[in-house]
Amino acid sequence: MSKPPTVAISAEDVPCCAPMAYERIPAEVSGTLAQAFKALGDPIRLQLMSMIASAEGGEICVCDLTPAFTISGTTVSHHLKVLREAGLVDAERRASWVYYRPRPGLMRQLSALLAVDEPARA
Amino acid sequence: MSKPPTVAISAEDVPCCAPMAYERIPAEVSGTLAQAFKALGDPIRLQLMSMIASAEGGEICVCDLTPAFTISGTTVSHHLKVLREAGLVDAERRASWVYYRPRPGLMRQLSALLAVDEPARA
DNA sequence: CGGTGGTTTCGACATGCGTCGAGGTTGACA
DNA sequence: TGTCAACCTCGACGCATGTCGAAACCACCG
Repeated sequence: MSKPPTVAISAEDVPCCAPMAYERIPAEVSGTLAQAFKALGDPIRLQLMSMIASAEGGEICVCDLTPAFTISGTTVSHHLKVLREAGLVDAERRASWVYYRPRPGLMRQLSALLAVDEPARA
Repeated sequence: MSKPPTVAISAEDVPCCAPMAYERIPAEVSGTLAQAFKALGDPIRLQLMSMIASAEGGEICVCDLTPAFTISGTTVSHHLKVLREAGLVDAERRASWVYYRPRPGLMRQLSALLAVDEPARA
């Protein structure tokens, strides 16, 4: 039991931040970064992530997420777990409800990684 | 047969660009965007993408990509196809060699999508 | 014209992943 | 304490995906 139950990686552990247009991504961190991109690589997870990231008050209840989709609550829970283990969101139980909150650290790193020079518009 | 064979999407067709922290991603475009993220959601593809994006001269030969990995050339070709169909890279054959080039448009959109406010550091 | 090297496609296989139903856990409330 | 609602875990089911070898394709060069 050398690892906590749910939180797999902390966003701050990713030792890579330079835009990939400038610097090649080292093989050692490509796995961790790819896990985050893969977590966003599903239409439902991407919508979940955007609902969490744009939530008023910085957090949103699972009970507000589930009815936005036609899939079962079980599957929503599974997708949220993927986002959680990728380090993109954080969950907290309060009373009977579970609230999800974005983790801006990793999002910023991914955004920086994809950054490109200003278009050399003629 | 309403879709062309190989080129799935053109980056400019993605009608979404506002940061997901501000605006929820519409369900209609989540599939296209998720396809791009999914393409980056593999360690090898992420390294391939970074090698292409950071290539000197703006392009790189497949013959320079393949020896950087231990997997077969067949598999490298497959991964490049995924990046191509996601709209992240472009390929051009010149003489006997094929050169890959990044497509900054979609990369910029993905980066903008993940953009977050400056950290409210105390 | 045939051969050679670079690249992609094809067909096959094992693994991974999205989905669900059933059941478990947690907390609220009477 | 019993019940109920919200959420998660477990186990299972197909489909998608990463991987490879063989073969096809393309461009150059004897």
